[in-house]
Amino acid sequence: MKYSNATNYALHTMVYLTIQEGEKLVGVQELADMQRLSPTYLSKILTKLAKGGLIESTPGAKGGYKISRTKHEISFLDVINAIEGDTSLFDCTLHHEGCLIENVMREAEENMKTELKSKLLIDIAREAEARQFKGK
Amino acid sequence: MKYSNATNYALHTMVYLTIQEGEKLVGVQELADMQRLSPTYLSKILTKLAKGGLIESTPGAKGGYKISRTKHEISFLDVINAIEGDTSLFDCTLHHEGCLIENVMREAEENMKTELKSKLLIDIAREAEARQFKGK
DNA sequence: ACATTAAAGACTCTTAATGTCTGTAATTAA
DNA sequence: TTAATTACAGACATTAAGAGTCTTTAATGT
Repeated sequence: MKYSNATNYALHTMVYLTIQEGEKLVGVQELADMQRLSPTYLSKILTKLAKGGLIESTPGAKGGYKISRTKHEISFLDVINAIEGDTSLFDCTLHHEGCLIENVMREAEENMKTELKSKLLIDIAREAEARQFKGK
Repeated sequence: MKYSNATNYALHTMVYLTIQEGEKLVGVQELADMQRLSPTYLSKILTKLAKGGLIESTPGAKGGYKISRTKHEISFLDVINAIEGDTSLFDCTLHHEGCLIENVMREAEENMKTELKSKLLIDIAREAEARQFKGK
């Protein structure tokens, strides 16, 4: 049970795009180079983010991607859901109603998700920028 | 990203064993029937629980399994760790030091684990027993 | 010795993830 | 209009892990 590499790449991409100035479009090549990935593979992941409404894409010459400005305050959970879907980590194999074990497992999962929902990309982007200035 | 079926079976087995009286040994056949599994497959899972110190096994005629009495207050997290291991759900694919994304993901994961550690099998066993009496 | 139990190991099958490659669609510039 | 550059979609191959079956070995009581 691990987060997929695709989720990993998506999160790094989203933070990078959040840091970009205003309406600047970033092409898949730049995003792929940043993480040493192939552009075609990353492109698949980016398409999911676009379908999830987290980024906006512009095809054609001078095209690229930018963070969605209609979607305010993107959280970590938003990104994870766009890539991995929103299914529960645990479903009782016995399928009995009101399984007490399932209740516990779901409650714990909710705790994690609540934390993920409270953490915004913009917060991380600001912190990353602050770190950059510190290093100089 | 989902908990394995094996974790599911293990949790149900552990609750069932917790409910049992005192030193009673329960054979793999009974445990497998309870969940409509093959005994040989469940046996593999039970071996992991035994290796993790959560249950004690007695081989041979009249053998079987029982909850470990040297391990006090078994939690949900104990069972999960015995079956799935104790590795993190998220490791940064870029391997850079102090990855801010990784920090967030790990923190959220810790929230879930803290909840799982606070929930004891004995608590669920008591509740399951209380439900049984209510139904009669 | 025999029967009953747990444990170990070999094996098969399925599925999802990972990633590559190719072709199509959309846009800009010449 | 054509060519170049971009995003998008689909087909494909590989691999690893999980799920589960089957057989054999080891341990115990009668």
